[in-house]
Amino acid sequence: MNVVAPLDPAAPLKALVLIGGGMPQAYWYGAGEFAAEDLTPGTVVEVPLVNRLVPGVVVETGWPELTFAVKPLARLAPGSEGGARVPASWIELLRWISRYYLTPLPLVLQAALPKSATKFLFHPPKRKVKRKESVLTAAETILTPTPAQQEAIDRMAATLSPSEFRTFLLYGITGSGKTLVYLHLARRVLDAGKRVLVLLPEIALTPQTIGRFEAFLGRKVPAFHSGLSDPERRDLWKKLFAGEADIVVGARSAILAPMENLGLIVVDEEHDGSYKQSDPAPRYHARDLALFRGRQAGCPVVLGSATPSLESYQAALAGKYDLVELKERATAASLPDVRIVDMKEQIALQGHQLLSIPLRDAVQQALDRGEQAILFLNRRGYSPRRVCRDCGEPRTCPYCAVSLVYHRSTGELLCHYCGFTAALASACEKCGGTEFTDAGKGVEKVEEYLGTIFPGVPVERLDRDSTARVGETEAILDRFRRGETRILLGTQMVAKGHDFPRVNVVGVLDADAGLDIADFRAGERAFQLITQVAGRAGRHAGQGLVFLQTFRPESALLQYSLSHDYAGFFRSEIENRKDLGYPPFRRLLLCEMQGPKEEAVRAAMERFATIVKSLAPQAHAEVLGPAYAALKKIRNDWRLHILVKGDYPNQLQWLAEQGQELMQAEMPKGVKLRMDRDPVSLL
DNA sequence: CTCGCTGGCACG
DNA sequence: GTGCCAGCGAGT
Repeated sequence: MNVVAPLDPAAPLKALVLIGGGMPQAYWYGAGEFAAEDLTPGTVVEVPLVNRLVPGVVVETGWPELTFAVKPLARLAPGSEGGARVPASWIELLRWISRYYLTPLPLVLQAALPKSATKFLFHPPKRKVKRKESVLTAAETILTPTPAQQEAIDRMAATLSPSEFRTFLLYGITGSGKTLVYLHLARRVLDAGKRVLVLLPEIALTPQTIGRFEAFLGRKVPAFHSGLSDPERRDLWKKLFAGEADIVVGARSAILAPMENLGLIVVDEEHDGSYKQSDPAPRYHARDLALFRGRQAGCPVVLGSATPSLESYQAALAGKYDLVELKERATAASLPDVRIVDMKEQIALQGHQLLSIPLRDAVQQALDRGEQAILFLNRRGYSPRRVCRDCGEPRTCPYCAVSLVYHRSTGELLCHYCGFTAALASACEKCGGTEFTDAGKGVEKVEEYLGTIFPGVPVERLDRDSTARVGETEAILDRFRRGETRILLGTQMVAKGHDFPRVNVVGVLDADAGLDIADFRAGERAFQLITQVAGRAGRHAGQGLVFLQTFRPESALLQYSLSHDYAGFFRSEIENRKDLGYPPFRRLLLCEMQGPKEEAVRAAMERFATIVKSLAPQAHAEVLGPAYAALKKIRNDWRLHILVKGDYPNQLQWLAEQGQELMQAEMPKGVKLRMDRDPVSLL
């Protein structure tokens, strides 16, 4: 901002105004006849832009001495004279996101607001005082907490009135009933006249959780996610700006909802990487924003997980968060018996590595007992690679540096990054060969195999491909819940949060998946995923039994999974992070150059790296790279990275802003700079 | 040489 | 977003 030191102590009042549409930044206007108290962050105004009047929202006022002339703003927006305004705390949130995540404010606004809500922002409805309670089937569900749940509720409820900012890490094993704890806390907050925000990692889980909230509270609870229809969304935003919604349940972007008077924020499955938006900007982390909002509103924030992120657990051990534990399953069921299957032996026995004999037998026994089974393989398609028999070259995407995946359901080779498809019969690009071998296994191949060993048994596949149609995810889950499907086979979609009473046997078909990924979080993610899937087993009647198929039976990570030893896993992984200077010990800033011309991208990245390295000592930061990204070309864009590690958020921010500014003049055409603070993945 | 289209940039 | 100017190709 071109703000210089005020020369004139009596400089006229000015207002920084955020304008709708595609403006790249906020603009300063003179206050005209308005006094400072009539013009505060959140006031809705109309301002002259070139030759017309456009609506805008004041985000800051002050008496800055500027290097350019300002026009006076025209007037309060028509209709807002009655005092209708945008919540100032919401403006503060958006501005913090803009600064922290290095994103122009209008882009943050765009992320926070669906297009159809713009008119409520600039023409907010007059605030109504009345609040009507639409009473649902007042099903006063009997949801009595267990003693352990009650203790957790009581501990956290102590900060509800008077409301106090405090972060709780609710560390509860799978099946310990964390949702019930949320329900009871939420009801107390609502009864006290305050508002509640609940975040869930997946849209797929919202209907189920919302159902539980509605049944418990006996009224409708609005969902907040990208799957809403236009009228639903318009209605919700209208309510939000009018301050009429007192509870919202939703996925990542729900943390951007304009809600005042918050009394509780819940982030369920707080470890889940989908809380981090990676593209487009702003690349925010909803869990971290939840803490900002909790501090801002002075209310407790509850982070729940059976496998907390290393960041959160470390903060709890350090006393920054209050650790609340649920160590028992709510149903008196015990944790599943986890067994490791050495696939080297299985290959010798069976000649393939799809389903091991112990797992196959356990599934058969489960079916004989009238139960169901879940099989987990985090790989879409039939085979992840198709290799030329003449030259051994895998078929690759012409636009991305990755193998094409053979999808038998469509009969095509598909790129999972750009959507490119090639005909199955097309020849090898390298040698023209037409004979191929399918290498590796995907869920489609396992599905086919299940058909041969369990003939006549209804199997369904749950992955991105089988759920392309809207509502299909719910339909597949419903059929499984009703028992129409006996075996559910899927990617990580089967791992999350579901509660199926008749599942005791769970198979992790490739427990090694993800371990070799060149990412400091790979181990953490693998452990979390295995624990979450394993947690689907034996939640009600019967003993759960989980098989981990692996080629590295001695792996420490699997040993921790075997003994349900989160603490042990944490201790070993945290040492690693400390030695290598990764979070939670140091903060990360990932900078990426991308563009279609490899040489231009390399040159730009090298120049940028030089700039950043020259700034690094002043910011007490360390720069790694430049290097090609693990996925060095995606959608025809070459990608190079540097990774900046620092100890102080403000200094990292300074470095990022300075680096960006110094680089601006030297950016070659067709090359883009992308910066990601606190990246969740370095790929 | 002029008209008119288009792409890039600025708008306070 | 819209308006404005520069740059360029086609037409007279």
